Amino acid sequence: MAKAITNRSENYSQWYLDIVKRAGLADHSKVKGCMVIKPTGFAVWENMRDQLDRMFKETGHVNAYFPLFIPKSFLSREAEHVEGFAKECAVVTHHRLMNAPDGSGVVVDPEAKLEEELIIRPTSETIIWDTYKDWINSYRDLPLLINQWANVVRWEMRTRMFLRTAEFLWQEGHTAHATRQEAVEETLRMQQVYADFAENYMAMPVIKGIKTANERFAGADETYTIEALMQDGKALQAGTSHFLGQNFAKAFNVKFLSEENQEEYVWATSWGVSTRLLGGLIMTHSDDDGLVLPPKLAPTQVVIVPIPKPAPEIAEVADKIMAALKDKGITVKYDRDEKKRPGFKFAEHELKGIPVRLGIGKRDLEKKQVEVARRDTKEKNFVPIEGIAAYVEQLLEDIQNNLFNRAKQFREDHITKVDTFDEFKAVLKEKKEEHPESWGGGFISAHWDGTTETEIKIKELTKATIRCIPLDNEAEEGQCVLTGKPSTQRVLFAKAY
RNA sequence: CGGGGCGUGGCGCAGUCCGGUUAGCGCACCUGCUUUGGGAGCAGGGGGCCGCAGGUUCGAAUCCUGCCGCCCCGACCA
Repeated sequence: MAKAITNRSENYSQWYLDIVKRAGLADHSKVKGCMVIKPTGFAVWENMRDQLDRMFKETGHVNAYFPLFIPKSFLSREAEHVEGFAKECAVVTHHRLMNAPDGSGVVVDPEAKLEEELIIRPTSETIIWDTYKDWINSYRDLPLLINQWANVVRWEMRTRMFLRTAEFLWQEGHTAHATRQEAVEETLRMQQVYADFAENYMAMPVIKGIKTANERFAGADETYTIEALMQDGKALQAGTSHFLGQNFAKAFNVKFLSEENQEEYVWATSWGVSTRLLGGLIMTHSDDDGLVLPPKLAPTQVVIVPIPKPAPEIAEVADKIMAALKDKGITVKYDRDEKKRPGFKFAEHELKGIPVRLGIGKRDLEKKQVEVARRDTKEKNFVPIEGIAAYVEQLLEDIQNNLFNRAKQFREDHITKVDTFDEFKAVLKEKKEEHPESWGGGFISAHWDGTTETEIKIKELTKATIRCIPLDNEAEEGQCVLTGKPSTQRVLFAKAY
């Protein structure tokens, strides 16, 4: 059978699409810019969601649900916010269809025009703050720590599976606090939660940083971000946490009485990650043979392949191994397909990213062993059946760590310090054998004079943007790569998704 | 919104330039036999309003007009 997947070096974006399709994660839908998330893809998302949900609850948050529809007038309450989203909003104008007079099907009933048009939420700050106004009266109502799991719609001109679709799934946390400091702490706390999740579960190393004014969320005073580097040298904004100041409190008149009996505006945060993370997961670990999933998020962690095909004596051993694995909380499947040959199954399970494969044949039964293959390195070993569960448990941990370390090494290797604009451009022009067409250049660490004007100029000249000002940045005197003006620290530039 | 590409069994495509029997190929699917430690072989079989609507013609997947949809690249954005 032909190779299922385009090589990364041939066409990176086709490689990505091939993986999404062939690993059964998602399909293009008939609706432009939208996708169908298939059971396998959704199972990964569910694992991510469940883990994040647990982490949110551990940090004191509760879930709620707010409406999909937002009255148009709400959106215009916060000036910066409208500015940011107006261009990509879907609008509901009517509430009824009717049969077309000429019998050609259904048409919008012109009689059913809405008095006030409704916006399909691109994000929920406005409807939530309009609600919080009624919920918050006293300092005793604070902090209010709410998250919602929802779908949102942003009418994008150009879409890519998971990375940017017109409709996507996400969570959005919206919190209200009595003091500025508390809100800032919350913003940073959630950025840290995202970073922990990305690194410990997705095995995707991230850089924690602050966005520049130009890249900031519309309506925020400060946007904190986690930035990851994909295999093609382009950066991915993987999660954001916003300190909203009192902007929405003022726009929606949300005040509380303090302990001192003073009326004050509340301080706000919002933070979110989306199904975009799945795109990041794919592009961080996968290879030319298909998807590679970190064990902690893989819906199926271990697959057992009987060789050459299912047989009672193999099933008997497989049953025992499965029971032992399940005891350790490891998810395992036995491939009982009679029709497919082992070679086909090997390729198929690799394509789908299952972290560990156990092969069991008659020769193995005689030797009381199984063949253990790990997806991340493709290494194979024969391991005694006695104690196999403990071995696999350790192996899954090793794979998880290896994926993280490998990705982290890659990122470290692709952060380039430059001090002149020529060097800056040279890094972006570099070609790489593995990515002859599409190498993004990785992160570039450079001095910047702190102005939006310069930032935009650099973007025009190179297509690279400031991804963030790293939180752990060291102060360093220098000169802006473009203007030569004085600068106190380096920032990270990159071409981004 | 610009530039490019594509719509033909479930999937991937050929055929379209130059109209002409019954629309073909690979994969997948069904049946049987032989196979089986890295994507099996042979034989037989089922499955199509050729994106939609008009037009030209004795005859249209093929030519003409209009429309629709999707993908890729760019501007915008998470």
